[in-house]
Amino acid sequence: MRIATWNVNSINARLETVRRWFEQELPDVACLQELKCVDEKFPAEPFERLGYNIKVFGQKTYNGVAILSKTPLEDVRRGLPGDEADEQARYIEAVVSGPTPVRVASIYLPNGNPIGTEKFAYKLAWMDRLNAHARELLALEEPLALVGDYNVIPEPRDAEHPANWTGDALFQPESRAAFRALKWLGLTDAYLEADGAPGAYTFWDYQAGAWQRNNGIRIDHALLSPQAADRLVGVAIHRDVRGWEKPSDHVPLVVELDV
DNA sequence: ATGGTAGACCTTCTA
Repeated sequence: MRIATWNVNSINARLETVRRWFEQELPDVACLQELKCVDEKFPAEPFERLGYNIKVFGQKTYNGVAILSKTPLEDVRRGLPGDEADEQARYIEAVVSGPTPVRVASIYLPNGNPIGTEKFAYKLAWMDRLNAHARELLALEEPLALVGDYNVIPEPRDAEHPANWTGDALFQPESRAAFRALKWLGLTDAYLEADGAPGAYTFWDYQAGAWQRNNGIRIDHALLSPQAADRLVGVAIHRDVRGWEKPSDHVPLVVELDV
């Protein structure tokens, strides 16, 4: 089973790019982030024609996440538990049916910039909530993949120019510590486990020729429960997609599990 | 030190 995660930066602005990638790769499961549209505006038809079942948790203008799967999706949860007042659509979870069911979450973790504001506090609080929820999911002892745009640069090796990010919410000690705390729960970073070569980035800013200069960062991650990590076959970062016509600023990350 | 780009929406916010 190949599970993809991709921050598409508007599914409607990106439709032809995303459709082209789907037709080429046909992943079993795809978790998308930053849809920037409400549920009714998600362009379902092109994906249904390719055989996908779709669950969307959308939002106007900002955020919005989805899970697409070739097999039916069950036990769908929209929104991260722990704050009833949180209106941002950043989390959707479902169980991908099959001989070995796999629970998958599509995560769009808050950016948190600028630091020192309520946005950064929201990021850290959101990470605490994710930690609490991940602890509950791990107690189920199932194959589980928490994938998405984490908006965290875990280590200096995950940035081409780490010094450029010292004042940024993505590279703050608190953000990195919260990401490590997720891993200490018993989650495995699939990329590090399967490959781990430095210089593997998933995001290049649109500005200042970041792509042309390879000024990238690794902020899209796949965290696996032990039952999923046991079945890890490999990980691929589809770097070339950043050079396509009308690209997202993120590229797909694909995890293959032997299920 | 600054501004550089992209998307949604309508003048500014988010990233």
